[in-house]
Amino acid sequence: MATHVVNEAQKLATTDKTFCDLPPAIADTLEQEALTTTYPTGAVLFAEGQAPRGVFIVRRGRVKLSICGSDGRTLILRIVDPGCPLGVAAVVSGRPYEATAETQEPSEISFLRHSDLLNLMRQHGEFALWVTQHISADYASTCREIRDLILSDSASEKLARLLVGWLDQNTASKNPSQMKLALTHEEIGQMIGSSRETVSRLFAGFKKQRLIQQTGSTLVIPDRVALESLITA
Amino acid sequence: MATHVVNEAQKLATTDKTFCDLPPAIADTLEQEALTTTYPTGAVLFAEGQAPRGVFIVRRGRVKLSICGSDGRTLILRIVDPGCPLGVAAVVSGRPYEATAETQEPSEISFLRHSDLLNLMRQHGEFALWVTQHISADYASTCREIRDLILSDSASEKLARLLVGWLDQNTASKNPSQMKLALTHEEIGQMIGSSRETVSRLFAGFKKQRLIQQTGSTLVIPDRVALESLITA
DNA sequence: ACCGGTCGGTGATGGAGATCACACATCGCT
DNA sequence: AGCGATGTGTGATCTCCATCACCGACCGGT
Repeated sequence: MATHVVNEAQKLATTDKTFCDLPPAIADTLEQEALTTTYPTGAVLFAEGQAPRGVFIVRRGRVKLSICGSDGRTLILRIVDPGCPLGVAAVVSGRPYEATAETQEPSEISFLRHSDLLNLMRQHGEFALWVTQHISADYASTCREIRDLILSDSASEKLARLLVGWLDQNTASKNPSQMKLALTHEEIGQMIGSSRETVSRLFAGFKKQRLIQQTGSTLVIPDRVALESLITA
Repeated sequence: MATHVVNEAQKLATTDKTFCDLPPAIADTLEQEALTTTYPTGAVLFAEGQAPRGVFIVRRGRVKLSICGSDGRTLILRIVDPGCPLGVAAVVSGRPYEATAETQEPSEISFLRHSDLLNLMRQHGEFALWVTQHISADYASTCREIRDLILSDSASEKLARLLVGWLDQNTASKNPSQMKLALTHEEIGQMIGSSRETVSRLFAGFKKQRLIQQTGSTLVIPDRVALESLITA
């Protein structure tokens, strides 16, 4: 509910600059070449391992990016917000999509075909740079993911990191220490690479330690510093 | 020793096209703008967290790319071969270098300043595309890394995967099931996210199961399929 | 030959968390 | 109400691997 309001605001904000932070000339071209569609919740834009058809640019909504292990377990790489292109790495490198993209709420998404993307990049260095900046950011965030997930161990540390990270994204809210919990324990587990049960137990522990309070889907973090002290412990 | 020979061959192959797979016009420009230096073994080109100064392009030699966790443990992301640019993501996104780059043998490396890279990319879409292709490949390989390291568990599976991967890179050798082991157990552990002792024990187990044979630093994998059967088990 | 360093093998131990197996709470549906 | 589906809380157990603690091998320097 609350998220819808946010997204409407974002939509309005972006109708101005159309394609986010791109120069108007390129944004217009993009607007002409791209095909914009509205997807319902749970739509799969592309799946890990498929041959790349093109890139998707999130205009409105939220998209979950995940990878799947051989044993069937799932790891959520990140939740993608409007303004971000998806699947660029696959298209540019010609390799299969490296993750699965699935809408988490009704979303408006532009599609740009493989060849159109490459042509645009060749013609407009500025656009190529924009694309590259996004991949670079993705790469950096993936590296952080690796560091956090492999080199920290202790599930509590990872959960604390995740919560603090969410808190930072939450600057828009009136109460900065309060947030809506949009994911299930299962999904949170998939974000920090641990089981549903472990997440449950960790939440219980955090509550006992007064690190978090929870009423319904509302999460309050009274003492951010205390939570941060769990990180790099 | 053997690697030196390989590298000489690669050097010869690249002196032709100079900057690998780039169009000659751009390669020439790059050749003028870039500063090429020879580094000894163990030189640190850049360290994780530093502000980006520019990109490094490996011309000859091998460079180890690693990240370091808060607890001091190290994870080797990959070993970079000639022809690959390093640190691009950091320069393009303006964020700190996301990993540490260290030469593993005497290496010849070109340096291109921050601003020069961006200008070149803006001016030559083709060059920007080349850069983006490399980042994309890095991104894809990092995703695989995540999948393999987090979603497989069982250290033996990871080691088996690593060995099979090395086997694939080894196509140049006369005996395709034979290879030189260039890393210590410690470093192998850092590649698969486990301890030195575990690697030792795994190797012992593999030998007992006749999955590998080892004499000195030469590793023979008599039955590749058997090794692969450990993966996704 | 003597050492100090790095590397590799191997036993013993402990602990974090996966997994299994429940019970309970919602919530939407007919 | 009654019912499945889905999400959550929590105990018991079990497994894998990190860690500690050695020892022996090898190599390069003086």
